[in-house]
Amino acid sequence: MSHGVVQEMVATALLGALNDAKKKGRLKTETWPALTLDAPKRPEWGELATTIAMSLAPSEEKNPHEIAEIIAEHLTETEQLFERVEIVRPGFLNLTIKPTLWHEVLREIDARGDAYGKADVGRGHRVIVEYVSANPTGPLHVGHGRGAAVGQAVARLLEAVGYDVTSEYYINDAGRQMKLLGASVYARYRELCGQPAEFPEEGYHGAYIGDVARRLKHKLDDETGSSDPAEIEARCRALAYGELLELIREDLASFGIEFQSWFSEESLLKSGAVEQALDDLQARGLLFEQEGALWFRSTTFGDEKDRVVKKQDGEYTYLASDIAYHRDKLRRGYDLLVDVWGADHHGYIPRMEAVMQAYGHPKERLRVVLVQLVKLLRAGVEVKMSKRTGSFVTMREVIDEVGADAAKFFFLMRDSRTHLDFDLELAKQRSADNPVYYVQYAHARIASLWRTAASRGIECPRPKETDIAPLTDPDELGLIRKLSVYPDILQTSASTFEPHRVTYYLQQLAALLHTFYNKHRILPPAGGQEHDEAGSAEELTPKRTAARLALMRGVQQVIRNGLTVLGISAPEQM
RNA sequence: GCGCCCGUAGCUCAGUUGGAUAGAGCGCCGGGCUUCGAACCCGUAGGUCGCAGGUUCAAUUCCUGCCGGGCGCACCA
Repeated sequence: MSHGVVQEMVATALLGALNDAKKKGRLKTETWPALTLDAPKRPEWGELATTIAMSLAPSEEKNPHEIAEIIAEHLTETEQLFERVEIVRPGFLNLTIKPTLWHEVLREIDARGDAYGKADVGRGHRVIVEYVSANPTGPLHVGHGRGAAVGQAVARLLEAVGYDVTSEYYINDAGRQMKLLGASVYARYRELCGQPAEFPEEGYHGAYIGDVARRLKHKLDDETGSSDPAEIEARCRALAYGELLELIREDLASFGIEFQSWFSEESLLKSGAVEQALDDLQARGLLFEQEGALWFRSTTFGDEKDRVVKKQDGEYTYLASDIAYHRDKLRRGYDLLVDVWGADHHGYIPRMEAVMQAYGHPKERLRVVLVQLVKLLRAGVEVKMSKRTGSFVTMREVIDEVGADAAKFFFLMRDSRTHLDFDLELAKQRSADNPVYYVQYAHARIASLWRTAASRGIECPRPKETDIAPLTDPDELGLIRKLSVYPDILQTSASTFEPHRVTYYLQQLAALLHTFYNKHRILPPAGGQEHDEAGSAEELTPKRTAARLALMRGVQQVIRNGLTVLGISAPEQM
């Protein structure tokens, strides 16, 4: 399914031809298969191609070539739409479009502006995208950075195609991790006070723990409060939690990411939501007791084994609060729940899908986007990280070193399910090797065109006020064709939850722009001297300049729209 | 052992949900700025798409089985 203006007009014409042919008894298929229009790989195959004749072959009981001929015969609007209609080998229908029709793309971009490419397939359905959701037990690291970039991009993509999107951070502020955090800070605190301290076995070793302890000591020194160890440890935990959550917020903010909602796990426990969620499952006959523990019968819905929700010691498992959390999201009325997880959690998918079904929803209502690990390199050499010793590279360090735009672009360059090599040296290079600058440069280059034009008193009218008929050069039409496909890219990217498609597209578009820019002149040379030299120097009339400026406006708009959806800035100059 | 993900140029990866002679960047080699931004462009080389079957008019794409790598299989989170 295509969504460009031109593609839609062509699809309509083709559909008309099919129906017309059927009316005349030349075709007999009951319902037409999906009509796809692709950009062929080779220029001699036209500009748009459809394989419809081939997919009709079985139901028509004819050979595809013959079917293609029938379709072509019934294509009544040939004169207005097509330069050429060709049938090739098995049954490809290769179409070459009239340049004037392609010009509609520029008018469409101009008319829609920042909204060009957006759609309404979501029809206002509500979706909640939950991402990052790191424990507030330390600063965010690179892996979280990738999750953040992917989550934000997915949220924006869904928004762009018409969903009503809420982004949420789930704070794991209950349970063992928090206790360990408190105990770790407490141990450091005692050390500072010169008291014997036992550092918890699996405690947090990062230097930030000591920092929190130091600040707590300052605070406590000014007070004459209780010296009860349990109380002090509790304060350690509370202070550490507060500071670390704030740190996470700040880090995300400087990465250009803000959540509409922060949801606390502990609030679920305190409000009794966890109990209610389990009661609800109990009422549905999906809980049972065994060996002193309470189990969720997730195998009913295809999970490979049943899962404990309440342990022998009476504590809830992590799954219990996750059940309550997802139930809460459903009760808040979201039609679609998107969870962005580290790929190492993929084993959780079946049990969460079971939760969906347990509450009477199709499992498709939950969509998990997996994000693989980032392998950090510096000039080709791996930067080793170890969580145990606390020697990992933080997201903050990466942003400070390479910048938020570059970091995001790299995080979004590859399918999120695959391992990512992230070379810090490459990411901060301001060179051709760096794809971020490559794309941004294309945008800035066009911006500088406006500045130059203004300084020379050349007008840059809107495409709708411009005669863009002079755009007939293959390079010009190639650029427009690329622009025409952006709505499709956006929609496929959104429906597959794969932002890297947009990143990749932008690189291709930028490449076409740079090639064009290098090969063709847009503004007349400065000083207005007669244009030069031998050969095929094309004549640069004011009309042509105006038409090309209109084209440039379209390219710039689409680059900006694409970067925006990825959460990356589109600079006017660099 | 079971499950999920990945295997495409020397390296890092795309591949439009099954289409035509499989693409890009990096790297190597060689070219291009007195004119709109050279953070750019142009050219050459590089492939049994992990292997073997199957479905199909058509398979890198779907199915099965192997091989190789990663991850997961807790009354941890």
